[in-house]
Amino acid sequence: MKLTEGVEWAVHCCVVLSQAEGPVSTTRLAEFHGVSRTYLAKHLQQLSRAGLVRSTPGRDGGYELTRPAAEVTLLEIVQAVDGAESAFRCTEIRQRGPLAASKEVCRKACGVAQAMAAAERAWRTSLAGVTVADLAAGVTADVGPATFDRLRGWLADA
Amino acid sequence: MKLTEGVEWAVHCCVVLSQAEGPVSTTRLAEFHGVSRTYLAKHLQQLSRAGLVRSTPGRDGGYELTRPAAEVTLLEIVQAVDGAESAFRCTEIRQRGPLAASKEVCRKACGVAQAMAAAERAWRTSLAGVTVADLAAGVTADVGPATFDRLRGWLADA
DNA sequence: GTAACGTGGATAAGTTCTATCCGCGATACT
DNA sequence: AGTATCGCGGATAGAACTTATCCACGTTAC
Ligand code: SF4
Ligand code: SF4
Repeated sequence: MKLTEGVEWAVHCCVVLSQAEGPVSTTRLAEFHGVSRTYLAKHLQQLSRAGLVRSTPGRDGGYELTRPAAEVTLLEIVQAVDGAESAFRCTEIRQRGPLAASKEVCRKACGVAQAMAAAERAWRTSLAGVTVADLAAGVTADVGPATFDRLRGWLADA
Repeated sequence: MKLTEGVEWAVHCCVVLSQAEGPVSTTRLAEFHGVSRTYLAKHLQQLSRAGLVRSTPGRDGGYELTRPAAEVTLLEIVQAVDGAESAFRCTEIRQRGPLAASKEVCRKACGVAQAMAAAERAWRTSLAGVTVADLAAGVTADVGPATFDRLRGWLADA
């Protein structure tokens, strides 16, 4: 069970975007986080395709959130970057071997698949309960409101 | 987010072991499920190391559950095979870039890590609520009690 | 016209997953 | 004793995925 590293990058980007006043470019976001510019671009494009951010092409372009930060959930970010497929994928091994179950019986999901799906639902529900606004508030609580002021100042610099 | 295929194999093996009367060998388990014998052995060894199954070496040896099926949870099997590491691993990117946070501040987990950890706890709690006995009962309910009778018969065959 | 920007495709390197093989010690039957 | 069957661990390929880079293209502001 592993999430890709891009998830972390994307979450940080969304928090930064929630504090920015205008569009922020890939270059700037990568510079700010100290990560690969070209690779981060791929993940931002995934956020864009998922409709979480809006992109402005051309000079002075960049990304901005399409919705208020309080309406963007952690779950959406995770699924945009890491995909929405379930962690457990049935390979139907019950249809193999000498005592294989018939295809008729395998019409519906077995108990194992159901239990796994229920666990993943619990995971998603938990992630869906956290918004970018919550995360930003957490940062303010942890390191004080001056942090985002410095961030906005840095973003305003040419 | 993906679980390894070995998880599914291991779960099936545990259910089979819960219905068997004596030790069942790797060869027999692999034969029954129609999967690679040598690779399945690796996963059974993981279950053994985790203490979920006991192994008897030598001829007529094999594996059997160390505990009643009602006391073996799905979570234990998943963690034995797939590891207990959390899906989200912090790479501390907040300590990078021009406005890097100080190490002092990063002593404790940030809001993102906490939210991810909470979601994974929910996932684990859900998995911990399902036992091998539950899964076996599910099979009986789905395909009838005759299935396990045939299984025991097949296992008894030389 | 030029420089900065997002987009998508192609590509390479690194890592993990899947699978196989071998030698070792243990056990049971002959 | 000898042999066949078994679990255990290490070494080792091959496949699949993740991470990262690069380039050609259309768009926008100065
Ligand atoms: S019985 Fe369940 S775990 Fe096994 S192959 Fe079918 S869906 Fe997957
Ligand atoms: S701020 Fe949170 S998500 Fe970012 S590096 Fe630190 S722990 Fe990870």
